[in-house]
Amino acid sequence: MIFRVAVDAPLPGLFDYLPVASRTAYTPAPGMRVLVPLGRSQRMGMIVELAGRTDQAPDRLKPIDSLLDQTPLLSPSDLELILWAARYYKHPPGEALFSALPVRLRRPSPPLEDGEPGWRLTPEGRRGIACLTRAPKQALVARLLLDSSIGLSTSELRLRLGDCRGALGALATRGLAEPCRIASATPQSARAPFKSGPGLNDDQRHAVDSVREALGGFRAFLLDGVTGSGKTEVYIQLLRTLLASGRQALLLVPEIGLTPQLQRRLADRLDFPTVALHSALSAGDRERAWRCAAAGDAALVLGTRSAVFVPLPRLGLILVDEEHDLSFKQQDGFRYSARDLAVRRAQQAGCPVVLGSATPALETLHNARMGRYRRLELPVRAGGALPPELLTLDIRAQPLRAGLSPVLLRMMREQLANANQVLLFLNRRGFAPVLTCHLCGWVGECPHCDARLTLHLAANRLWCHHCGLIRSVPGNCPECKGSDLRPLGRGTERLEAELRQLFPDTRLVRIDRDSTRRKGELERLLEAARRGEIPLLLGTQMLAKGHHFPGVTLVGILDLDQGLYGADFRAPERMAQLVVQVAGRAGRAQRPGRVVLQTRHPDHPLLVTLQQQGYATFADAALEERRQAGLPPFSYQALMRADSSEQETAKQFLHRAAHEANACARKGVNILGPIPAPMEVRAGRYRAHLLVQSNLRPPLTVFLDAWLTRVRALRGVARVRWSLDVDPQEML
DNA sequence: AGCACGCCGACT
DNA sequence: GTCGGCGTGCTC
Repeated sequence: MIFRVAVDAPLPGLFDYLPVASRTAYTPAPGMRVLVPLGRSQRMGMIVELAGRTDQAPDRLKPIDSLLDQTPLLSPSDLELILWAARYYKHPPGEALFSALPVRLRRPSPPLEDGEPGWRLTPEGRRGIACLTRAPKQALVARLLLDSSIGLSTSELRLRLGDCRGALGALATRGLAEPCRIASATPQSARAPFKSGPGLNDDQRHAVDSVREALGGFRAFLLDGVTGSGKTEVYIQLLRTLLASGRQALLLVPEIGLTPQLQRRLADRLDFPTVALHSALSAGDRERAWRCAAAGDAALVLGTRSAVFVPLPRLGLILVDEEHDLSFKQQDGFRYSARDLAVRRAQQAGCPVVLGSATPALETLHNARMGRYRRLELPVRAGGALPPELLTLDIRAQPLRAGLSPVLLRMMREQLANANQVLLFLNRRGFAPVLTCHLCGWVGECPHCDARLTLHLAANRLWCHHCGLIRSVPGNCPECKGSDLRPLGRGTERLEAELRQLFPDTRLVRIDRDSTRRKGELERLLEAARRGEIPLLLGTQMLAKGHHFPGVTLVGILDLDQGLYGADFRAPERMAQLVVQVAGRAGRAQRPGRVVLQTRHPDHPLLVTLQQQGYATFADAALEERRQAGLPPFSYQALMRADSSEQETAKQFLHRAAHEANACARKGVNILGPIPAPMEVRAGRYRAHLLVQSNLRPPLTVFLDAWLTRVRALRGVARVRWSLDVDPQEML
């Protein structure tokens, strides 16, 4: 008997092993982890299949060292999905498998203890905490512990009292308290009284019915619903039907930031055990949630990208919310698209998958047009709210104050005077993107990147946003010693300062990565904004995601043009998605929002289309451009990236790779490059790209396998790091 | 990835 | 004469 093992190493194939030499209590089977000898060391591996024979010389085979699991962690269909993805994205199978496991299971950790870490009082502690009069914090902790017979978990203690590790340590030293395990609350149905939702409108009803009819077999749907049209309500109705039948569902969301509110909303409406699965969980919590799903105890898994691989033995429905979002594409290591894999998984599991968005990706719209996905539309906002009005504002030759044209300023004053809220977007944080010397023209540049240093005035630092370099702000020009250093351009920090001058009596809040660094700060600010307490809001993209501000009647997008002529052919698509998503944040029934787009290219055809006819028509036009240019989704791409600490090495490597590519190229496969990456030097590494494009998928896949074999065999490629990105989303 | 082998330059 | 640099090859 031979075991085919995927080893956790960057090796392209599987390895064959003999059975464990000594007797084992459990029978090794696919999906179980093992320790295997590899060369002179030992590695983690996972049994993928049993085989009767091997292609290796029999004397080369070594036995498995030890078996780490008593039962398979992954079922045959889980293995199949991950290995399929590994082949599709050209990633080593072992690394793919282990990156799909919760982090604790990637190494031979001791089995998870039941419950979570916590503290309880010792019998002595229960008798005498009166002696703690001179230690108020300890007394506080002890009193809280006295109230609970089994003790309290560390997380609970932190929640109630803040950081009390010091006090706990002191209590432990006195023998009054001791660490223990607290049985964790198993996922349970909402105990809150069951809330009923709003009634469905005809479109929602139609969407729900269409997917319901498809339950029990594979079918892909695009739920194309404008912001505020009640996509979540459709999800909830579908989940109620599906979960009531005893099956499990997977709901994928782009970011952890949005899970808590969605989780609360689902808990209010669904009487089924739900677990969340995302990177903000501790390793232990993650494994617990994962096992809970795999055991079939969780009916619903709400998770980010990596949750697409979580084992679900009774999977009956997959939902992907905000399917256009880039976060679904893993950008390093195993570069998979969770959205695309969700469709593949649904196909394999024989269940429906619903991709929801107000601004579907062009790829998804194309799939819908080709009949691969069925399109369900929710064209109207729930509650009769009017769609926001888009307005482009030509700012050429306009006198700008704080980057705001007179018209926009006037509109802002109007809305603020009427006690409405105004929201401004500037997708650039910091005070100014450049610091320059007015005398000699010196500009502050990053020594490790092809980039300017951003001035952060509050921190009095120059930052490189690409490699994290932090410099203090020089008092004089480093070149000419002149004392007239001036910030050039505008970031959110500067805009905030300028707005405070322009609107001295208006409360305003800035929301970006810098102003929300403190944990919970973002939630706090967003909640205050949502309640309408702050008339003037400004921020970066961060403001655009998932939050609705009903009191906002005017949205200004200040730097739209970046998106129109970006180097990336997807720039206009991203621009349009941002505009529409932002527009969706504003207004309610009585007070529709207006969205002002400041631009120096008011005649840009795609912008005009978006403004006058909306996202769907824009998407048609953009797709037509893609078709004519032979770009995705009308062709298929793979991007080879290489970087090196020396100037020419990465490019030279890609030249050789291109040579190999030409040697095994097939009809219809084009090799473009190598060309320097958009930012050639980043964090001290010289970067270059080689793009492979094909009009058909099958020849590309066949080509990539042959090509990679040759590239791996290239000699003299030391100091070069390279990777291949199948279906790249960003050319960075 | 890790690890060993092996072939060239600078030390005791 | 040996130590150790990293280019090369291999891992069932």
